Formats: sequence, C-alpha cells, structure tokens
Amino acid sequence: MKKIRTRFGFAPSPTGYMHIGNLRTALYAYLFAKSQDGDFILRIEDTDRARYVADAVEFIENTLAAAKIIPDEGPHHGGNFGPYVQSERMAIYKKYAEELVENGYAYRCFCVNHEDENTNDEEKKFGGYNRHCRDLDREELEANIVARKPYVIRQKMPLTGETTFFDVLHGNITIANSELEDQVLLKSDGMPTYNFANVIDDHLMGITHIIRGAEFITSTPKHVLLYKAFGWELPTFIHLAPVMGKSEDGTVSKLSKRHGATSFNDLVEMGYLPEAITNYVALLGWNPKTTNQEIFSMAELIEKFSLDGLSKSPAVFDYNKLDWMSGEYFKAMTDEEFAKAADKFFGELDENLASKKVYLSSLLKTRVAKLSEIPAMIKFLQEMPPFDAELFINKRNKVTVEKSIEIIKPALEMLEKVEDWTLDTLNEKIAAFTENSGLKTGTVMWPLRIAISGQKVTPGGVVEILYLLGREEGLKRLTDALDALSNVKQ
RNA sequence: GGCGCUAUCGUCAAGUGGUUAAGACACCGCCCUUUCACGGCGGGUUCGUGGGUUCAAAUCCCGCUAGCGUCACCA
Repeated sequence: MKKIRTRFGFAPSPTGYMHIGNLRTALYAYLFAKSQDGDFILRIEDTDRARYVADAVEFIENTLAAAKIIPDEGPHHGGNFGPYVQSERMAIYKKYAEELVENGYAYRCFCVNHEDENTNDEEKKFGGYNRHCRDLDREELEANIVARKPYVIRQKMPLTGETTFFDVLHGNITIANSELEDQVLLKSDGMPTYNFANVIDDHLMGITHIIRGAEFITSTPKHVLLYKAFGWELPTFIHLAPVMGKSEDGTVSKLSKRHGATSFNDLVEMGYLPEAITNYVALLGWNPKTTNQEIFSMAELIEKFSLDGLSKSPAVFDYNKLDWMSGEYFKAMTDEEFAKAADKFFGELDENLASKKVYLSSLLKTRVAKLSEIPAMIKFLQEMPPFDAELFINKRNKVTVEKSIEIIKPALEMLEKVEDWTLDTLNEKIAAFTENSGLKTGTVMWPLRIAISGQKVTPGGVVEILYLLGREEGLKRLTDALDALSNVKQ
C-alpha cells in the first residue's frame, strides 16, 4: 500500500490584507503538513476580478514569510501542479464544467443576473435561484446559443435525499439536498466561482486535507457532490471555528475592524513581534494537551501540533494575552536584539541618545508590550515636559515642594562636581549622597526623578535617567527645577 | 425565516462517568523596590437552562435558550 503524502492547500484571495483568522488557518495547515512531513501549498484565489488588488500576491507571500510560514509550492515557490494562480487556469475549469454539462450534473443558464432589482419580498430573499433553465428544451437551448446569449453554468443539485460528509472536528455533518441551490460554477465571464475552482484545484493539486473556516461548512455538501460527479476521492475536511472579537459593550462577533487591528500586518505595525503574533494565534483555538507550556518556537509548534488539540468553539481574540506574550518575547531578547527590533520606533533621536540605544533598550524591554509604546515612553528624554509643582508632592515619601528644594539643591551641587558621568559613578555618588542626608532613599529619589523627568512614571530611576540625559542636560534640568520650585514657594 | 455549527472562570483553556473542576492572561492583595516595570507569594470568580440515563454526570441522550455561520455570477 502506498503512503499518500499529506498535502495542505492554503488559498487566500488577493485582497491586500491578511485577516488574523486567515493567518491562523494557514498556520494550522502549515503546522499539520510539516508535522506529517507533508506539503503546504499556496494557491491564489483570484477569480473575482472586482476584488483584484495590485501586488496582493506579493503581499500574501511577504506576510507568510514574516510569519515564518514557508510554502512548498506556490506562484513563486515552484511545484509541479501549477499554475498556482486561478486566473491562469481558466481553460481547465472550462473543460471540467463542460464535462459536467455533458454528463447531466450541470446546465447552462441564460437568466440575467438581476442583482440591482431589489425586492422586499421575504420569500424571495430566502428563495434562491428558481431553476428556470434547469430543464430547458433542446430548441430553446440551441436558440439561445445561436443567439450568443451570455450564460453561466450551474450545478444541477439532486432535489431529494441528503449529503453527508465527515469533518475531523465535527464528525459527520448531514445536510438535505433540498437546501442546496443550483449554484453557479462558471460565471458569464468564464471565471469559475470559488465553489467550483476549489474542488477542481484541490483534486488536481493532490490536496489531501482541506482546512478552512467554519463558514464553509454549509457549502461543503455542494463540493462533495462535485467530487462524486467526477468520481474523485474525497479529501479530509477540517472546518475551523472563527476568531471572534469583543466589543466594548461586551458583545462578541467575528473579528472585524471595530475590534481594532484585525490583520497580521496591523499587528506588526503596532509593534508586536511576528513570532509573538504567530505564537499567540497558534494558541487561539488550539492547545497542546500534553503540556502547559505557552511560549513556542515554530519548530516546537510543528513538533507539538496535532489535530485533536483543535477547538470546536469560537475563540475570542484577547489583546491582554497577546500583550503578555509579546512582553515575554521582549524580555527574552538581548538588549541588542531589542534595540534592533525597536529601531524604527525610536524615531529621531539626538546624538547622545542615539548612542545609548542599547542601554535604553535594557530599560524598555521589560516595560513594553508592543513597540509602538516606545515613543511616548521616551519622549521626556528629548523634551522636558512642562513644569508641574504638584508632581513633587508625594505623601508616601513625605515629599513637599519645600522638601524638594532642600534635596535638589545640595544634590545639584554634589553632581556638578561629578565629571565621570557613568552609571557606576552616578550610582555610587547618589547612594553616598542619600546616605549622608540621613533621609530615606525614596524621599531623596522622588524629587530628583521628578525634577529630571517631569513625570510621575518613568522607565528607570534617577541614576538611569541622569545617565541617559548626559551631564549637561541632567544638570540643566536640575537647575531649572530648582528655580521653578523656588518661584512656587514664594 | 430555513438549514447548519457551537456552549467549562471576564478571556484562552485542561477535562472523555467517580477530580479539592488543572494551567495561563486579566483582576485584587501582599512582598521586593528609587516611580513604573521585572521577580516572588497568595486570592476570588466557572460547568447556559430544563428533563432524562446512571449508585454516580461538566462529561452520555433529548428539548429549550443563547451566540455564531450560511442561504451571491464573494471567497
């Protein structure tokens, strides 16, 4: 018995946008294929001319590459089952559609598409196509062809009985044939519909497993009927539950714009690491049963992945958890790695700060969930926020405006004598200063930190900030604060 | 509306007839602390509902409800 190689297809539309749910489907297909030592095939479903977006194929390929999902075959990945772009396969669909017509599984339909005619009639709304051309007599049919009337090819559904198919997640699913419409297979422009093309291509490309969203469950019987009409072997179906989003009012619905970022790219632009996104998405609807581990590399994901860990129910996309996971990735990075990843979020830094990016990274990496938080977090280093005396007053550390002056003044005098403006020296001097003052560390540090940062919350403490600011700017801020504080006092 | 899918903490989830119903995120408290983080410790909250089956049900069956999906010359 020959072992059939596992082959998974991923067939996105070139819309210039990769929804998280879509990416997850691709990821699961990839993980399963690789765990079986099988193939992951990228195919572009571009049969809807109206939706075509320029460069969208490259966009899809780049996105997959960023997510470390590498197709074995695809438009630009080679393979022996091409072309991998549906619009280049029109002759193939035509041929199979004709075969269906000849064998009585499909028919030509000359009815015009009245999509503009709006009808308020509820029955019509749910009625579907009325099958007018299903049994045209030969004369009328030929007259239409001679007259070159445009037509579509429709699938001839059985009027009775039911169709059952097996889904790995859901088991057997049965739908009455009477529920199935005589759907269009080949459009009047000669393009196939998804429902037709996907069957032809999956078969021709030797796809063994179809993994896709649950929204395709109801149309699967139509596909199954097509496989049967051609006498082809059925692939294994896996229908994934959708990825949901939670609105502010608490309602849950399919993840969409109103829930914020919905595409892989949106997330990357917000400063989440691709690895972290992939890791999080992998766990959104799948769990590795045998372990409580949550941080996985792609290699580990492949090793651990199995179908029985897939969840049947919808999963809500949770930014909290993504933030946490993202933070875990940042914390695991070296300062250099973080500096590199964060580079474009640092913005225009002055020469001094630019030279301290790596050190700055050591401060930032434990405080950031996404890189886009960086600009707001480091702004005070480049530009002193407006003076606010209120900030100096701190009950817990027993600091008042007056007390602040008492601390800042001698501290400034002491620091002015420090030439070696390094972390070690600064640390040592300030520790000694605190010691000599006889005050609690917090009491000394509070007003100093406020004076040089102008903010209640900062990444790092007095020593770190002083170092980052550099000697000149550090002393200047202390001086300015002292002046401003003195004015307040009188 | 017809048809279909789903139903364990706020969220991701383990669980497959007998468990103190794991774990993680979030939340709250404490510790650490130079603010915020990091790290450590602890805490609360969960089986949608009604019927069965069974000595025993989160687990099996049925109804209900709710959510989602689908009913295109879109995928």
